[in-house]
Amino acid sequence: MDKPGPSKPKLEPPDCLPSTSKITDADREFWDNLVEFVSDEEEITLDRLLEDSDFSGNEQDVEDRDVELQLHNFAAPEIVVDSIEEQEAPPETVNDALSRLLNEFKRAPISEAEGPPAKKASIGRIFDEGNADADPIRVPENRLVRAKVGTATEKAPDPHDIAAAQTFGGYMALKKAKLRHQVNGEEPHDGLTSNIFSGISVFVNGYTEPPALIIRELMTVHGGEYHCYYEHGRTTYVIASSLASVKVDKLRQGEIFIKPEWITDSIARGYALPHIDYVVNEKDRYAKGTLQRFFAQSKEDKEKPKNPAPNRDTVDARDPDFIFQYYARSRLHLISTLAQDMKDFVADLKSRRSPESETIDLRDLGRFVTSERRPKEDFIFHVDLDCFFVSVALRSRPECRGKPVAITHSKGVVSNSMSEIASCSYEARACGVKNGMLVKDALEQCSRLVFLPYQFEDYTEVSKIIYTILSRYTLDLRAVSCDEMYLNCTELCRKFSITDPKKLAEHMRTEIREKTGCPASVGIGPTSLIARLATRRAKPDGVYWVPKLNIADFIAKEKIRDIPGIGYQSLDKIKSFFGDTERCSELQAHSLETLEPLLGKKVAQKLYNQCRGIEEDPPGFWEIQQRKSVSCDINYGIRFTEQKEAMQLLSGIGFELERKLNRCKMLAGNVTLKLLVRSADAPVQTAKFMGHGRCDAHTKSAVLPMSTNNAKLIITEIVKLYNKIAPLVEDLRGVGVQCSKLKSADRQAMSSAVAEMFKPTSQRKPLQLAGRPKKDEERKRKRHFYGEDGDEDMLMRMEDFNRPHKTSPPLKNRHICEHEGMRNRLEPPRSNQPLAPPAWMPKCTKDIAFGSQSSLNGVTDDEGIEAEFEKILIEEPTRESVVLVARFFCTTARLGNLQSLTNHSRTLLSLVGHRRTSHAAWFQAAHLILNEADAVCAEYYGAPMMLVDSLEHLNFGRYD
DNA sequence: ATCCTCCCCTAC
DNA sequence: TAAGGTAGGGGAGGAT
Ligand SMILES: Nc1ccn([C@H]2C[C@H](O)[C@@H](COP(=O)(O)OP(=O)(O)OP(=O)(O)O)O2)c(=O)n1
Ligand SMILES: [Mg+2]
Repeated sequence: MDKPGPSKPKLEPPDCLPSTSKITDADREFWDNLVEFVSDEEEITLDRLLEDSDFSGNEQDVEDRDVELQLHNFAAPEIVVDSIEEQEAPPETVNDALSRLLNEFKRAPISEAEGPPAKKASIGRIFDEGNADADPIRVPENRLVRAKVGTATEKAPDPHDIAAAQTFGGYMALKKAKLRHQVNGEEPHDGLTSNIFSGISVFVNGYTEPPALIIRELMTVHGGEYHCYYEHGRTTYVIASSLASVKVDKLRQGEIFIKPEWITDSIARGYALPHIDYVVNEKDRYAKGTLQRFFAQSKEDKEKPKNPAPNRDTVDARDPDFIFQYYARSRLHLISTLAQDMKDFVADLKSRRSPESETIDLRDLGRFVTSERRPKEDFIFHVDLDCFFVSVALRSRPECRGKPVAITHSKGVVSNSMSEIASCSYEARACGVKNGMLVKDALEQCSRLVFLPYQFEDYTEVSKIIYTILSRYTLDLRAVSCDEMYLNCTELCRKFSITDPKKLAEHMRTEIREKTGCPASVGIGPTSLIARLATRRAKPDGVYWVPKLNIADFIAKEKIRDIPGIGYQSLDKIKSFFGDTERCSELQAHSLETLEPLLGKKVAQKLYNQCRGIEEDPPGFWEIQQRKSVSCDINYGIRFTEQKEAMQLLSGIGFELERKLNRCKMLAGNVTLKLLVRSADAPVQTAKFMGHGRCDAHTKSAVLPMSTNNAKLIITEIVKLYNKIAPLVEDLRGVGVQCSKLKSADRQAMSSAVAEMFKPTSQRKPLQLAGRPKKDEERKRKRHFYGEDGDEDMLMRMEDFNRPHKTSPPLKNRHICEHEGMRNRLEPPRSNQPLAPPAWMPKCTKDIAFGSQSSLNGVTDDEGIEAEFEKILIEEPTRESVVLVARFFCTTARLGNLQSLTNHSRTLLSLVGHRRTSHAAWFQAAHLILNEADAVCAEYYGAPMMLVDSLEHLNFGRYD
């Protein structure tokens, strides 16, 4: 077991946690509808809103319906199912326009370097700490007792709400009813042992253990239903022990096959478990656990027939499954993804909705004020859901309210679990339990701790709802995370003459509570710093306002550790230098000069201001922020024995990055690879199952040959970096890749940046590959997971991911790119083409095998290559020499040396342009070759580079 | 000076 | 068993 390095705890006792999820089409639809429904509430501004948002109430087309069905199955059993059903009744106008726009907003100028300088000789070290132990700060303490502006008290008996309730679309009304129902809980009916399967129905497929008879009994007795036949859209799950008679990929969309253990385990646990870990799939033939399955499988990977074809050095077994399986269970991935999605959502609204069109009517909150004598004071709101994950869980488990509860993967059976707690209730916090703690540590603090499972889909839904709700108050909104945001309500309050911002906060809280069933707390202050600190006092379920005048008193009592930006390490430095220091007041005694060497210039200056409460929000705080990087990290479950497996992972990461880059319409100019490698003295067996343990971090970065969003290009680059670091595969514990120096990919039709270097000289659309075939069942299913709204190309790619990967040779059949319009005066008129192909014509483009490096007759330097060209071109072309030159260009293209490719193309065309420098037949051969190379570009980078065309203006041509 | 690479830290 | 992601701010020290 690797114990926390006895050395200084380098690692912050993790605070962090993620989960999964992406916004799928289905989700977007849902969201769109939601926005619409919410808008319905305010009739006054509905029209405006519709206009602003381009809500046109389109007809839902067939595909939309499909998508909706998916949501049906994807989303949380109870709530969403109901809401969707309800949704189908009303006019349910779905607008793909918004959907599409939702994606578009994400592009914008970018970039500019960001990394700071200098390399260190040493490598970073990742310590494998216990977990939360070290962080004593975030203790919830008795904040419970803190003053709060009572929630229930000044409710909002406004006629406003009542009216709203009346006019509200069926969706929300239904949801509310449902929530109430859940919150109140249901008593089991007569004859029922429990109702844990309420609303769930199963159909048993084939022989199972326990047998169908028993399953029927179990389901019935526990409040569920047993279906003798599978009813599409009605039966929740199909229970099956094996796949003997089931072809997994033949499953109709929405059918979920799970193992019978799900029933027995759920009964044992006392509630319906998430089905994810019980899904029956292909791999169940091999092993048991999911991760083990992956590894077992990769070891004996025979199912991916290596197609040793042409491009040998591309990894062909890119099993996306590992990454997806992992993401599907990673809370940290989920919250990261959600945070990004929320930012995107807000950015989209800001970019399309005019600022002066507020969408909510708060006149009832305001006052008739005779004179505006109140000093101008800003009202920054910080809204944060109380123990988010727990609150979601408690909606359907009212019996757990008031108990110490924690959300974790651990089923709580063992007392030494290394599983992390994502979120814990305030009762648990009272015992010293903290978010991010290990279960085993938490149990030491609180032995009666109750463990509940994750509900990823519900977090996603609640998150969207709160953003939808609050964005109607104001668009001066800054998304922080899935459950947290800042709102600048200064204008809003002025507009409605609201003098007591707490009233507004209560209004928000009430709306959130009603529509999500989750309590939110609000901190208010003149700056985001104060608002945020105020939230801690507001929690749980309260409001706390720090007027400008009270800042000094307020901040003095705040803990240093609670200052945003000051974490475990910084506090440690402060404490070790000043002695025990806890409150801001103590810190105020120290000069900026003392702080600086300790924390660095920026942090010191900031903290200096913060601990005095005088730190202002940075300019641009309320503006749309440009993304600066896109990354993908996997530091869990990595245990390889062969290099090939590492390559597979790099490949999977490459494709994931491509997906993400496409999603935000960005191109990367730089990639950074970070490997976690077991520290020399760390045990091979980690404390946490499949965890990374104590590691050294190795980082290397590279400038891409050109900005790209292309997986293959990224992969070739990170493979190179990997080989530079060259870790022992057995010791590899984590892999992360970050793309930086981002640029907008806004070259409309262009799915890749290939064309960025060239202003296309013709208006012909260069991209042939982007728009491809149509979707089939399988693809729709995928869409669910990859959530690439309408990005067909992406979906295709992800499918490729699954296949054995045909190593589709770029050159295959491509034979002289017949792009119409590719001809120009450079190309000999067709009529002049010899009837029979010239002798030098390679029989088949396959003959042009790829080389592993771009060399010509062994020469690799530019001058040398030019010299080779001259020698070769002066002779009459032969099949051999043509293949030789073609191989050089195609390899260069494939390796991504695109700049070099362009230069050499130029040289080639220049040489074949004159009798003096080349044999006449090379003119045609050269164009053939460049078209071939262009095909490679198209294949690899999504668009041809127009190697011939782009040089057109140079006026090359054979005039002799 | 300013940029770049390889870090470290923080936050959810 | 367990699912330790991801983005941004910032700094040291070498390269330019
Ligand atoms: N180490 C962490 C911290 C947070 N989260 C997830 C679960 C939390 O519910 C959610 C929101 O984080 P918060 O910091 O807002 O914490 P909570 O909402 O749980 O509690 P509160 O905001 O009331 O302090 O993020 C996580 O998975 N792991
Ligand atoms: Mg919270």
